[in-house]
Amino acid sequence: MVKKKQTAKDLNAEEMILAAARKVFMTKGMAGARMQDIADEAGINKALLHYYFKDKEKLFETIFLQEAKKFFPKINSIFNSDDPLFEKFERFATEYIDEMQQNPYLPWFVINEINRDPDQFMYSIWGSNNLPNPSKFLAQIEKEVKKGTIKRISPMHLLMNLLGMTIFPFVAKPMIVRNMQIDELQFRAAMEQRKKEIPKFIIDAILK
Amino acid sequence: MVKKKQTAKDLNAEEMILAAARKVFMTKGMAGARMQDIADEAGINKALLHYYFKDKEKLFETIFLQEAKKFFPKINSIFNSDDPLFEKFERFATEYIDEMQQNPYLPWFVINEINRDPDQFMYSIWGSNNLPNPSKFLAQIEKEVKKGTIKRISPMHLLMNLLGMTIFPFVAKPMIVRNMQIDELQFRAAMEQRKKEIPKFIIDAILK
DNA sequence: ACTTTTGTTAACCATTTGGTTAAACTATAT
DNA sequence: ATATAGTTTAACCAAATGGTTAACAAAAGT
Repeated sequence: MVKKKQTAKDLNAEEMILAAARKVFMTKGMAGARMQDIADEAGINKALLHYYFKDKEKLFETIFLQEAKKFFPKINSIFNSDDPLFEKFERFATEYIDEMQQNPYLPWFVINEINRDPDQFMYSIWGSNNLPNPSKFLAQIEKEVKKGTIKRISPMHLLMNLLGMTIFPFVAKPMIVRNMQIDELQFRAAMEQRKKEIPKFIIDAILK
Repeated sequence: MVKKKQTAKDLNAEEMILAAARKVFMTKGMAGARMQDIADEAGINKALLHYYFKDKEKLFETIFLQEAKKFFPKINSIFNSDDPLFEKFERFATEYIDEMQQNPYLPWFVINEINRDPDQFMYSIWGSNNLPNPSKFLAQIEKEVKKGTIKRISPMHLLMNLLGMTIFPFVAKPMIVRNMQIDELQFRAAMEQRKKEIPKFIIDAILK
């Protein structure tokens, strides 16, 4: 009795709402998003939003969780793998740039809303367990330093460098695009290049 | 008759409004800021906001312009100077980190609002002249590459690396602080270290 | 067939929010 | 002292916005 039957033309309304909410929240943020905008975008009545999702807060949380799960767990799977250090640089750059190419607002959105209420989102949404955890990665750097294969560098700074070089261009995309006078296509191409540029740059910087 | 006389306790009301507006806008953004919050923060009546500044949009624009002018023109003065390339890396890191230490929300705020309406803010507020212009810096990199003093690297990627490593930790500060389990003081200390770490990292990466 | 459950809407409601008004207060000039 | 111009406030207003209601439509269960 919970089975769903849809008319041919319109797909599942709940999914259409989610897609619309995602689009609106991701571009305008929680505070800037209007429930009416989401309803319009989904092509349905505003009341239906509240039928499927209690209120704006709940709808937002659903979207945020959905998106944050794309953004963070990937860090763990890369950083905690058994891959050699240098491969991790490349995997991180490649996989994150791929994700952000499909979803350019993602880092802005996630950072933005964490900024709004750091404790709520970092802790209360995920359990404290599946938070991004770079400790194995940091230890691995330490080990390589001690082995003498790479120069002495603080693991934390190296991590910040990797994150910054990979993620920043997407966060600042509107600024960069205007300033460097490049178009959408050139931006995409530049980001593709960075999949190789970033690991190369890092390795050049730290290899003895 | 336009002279101002203030009672001892309260300073110029206009300035108090600006300070309050700055604080509220910088932490909540345009959409999240409430005029009442600003009035409360300034300790004055809401109507006074409209007495000094026509409306929310105008007040916001005043603040944004004020802040953006701290953020951008510095780029030009560094990038267009006659300093040698390696010094520019250090000057950029040092001066920007100093600015952001005093004003940690600045990059988030600026990027955020440019994101909201790229054309309005990047073009219509400044004339097209005093926009950040890294062309001399990019040419300088090109020249060093051709001289053979540094490795072959795309100037654009190098610039993005510098910007990302310098600015990103501040944009993502709430995330970083929670994730690396560091407190405010340790964050500050880490950023101080980065003034040297970043130029060192870059030079290690590109010096032949 | 008809009852019940689920999905959807138009109209409405309450609160929030940006903005206005008119009156009061303060300092200065005459 | 009194008029004047500039400053500040309490009270108010209209629009925007999140959310509710009641009626209706479509499916599913019997």
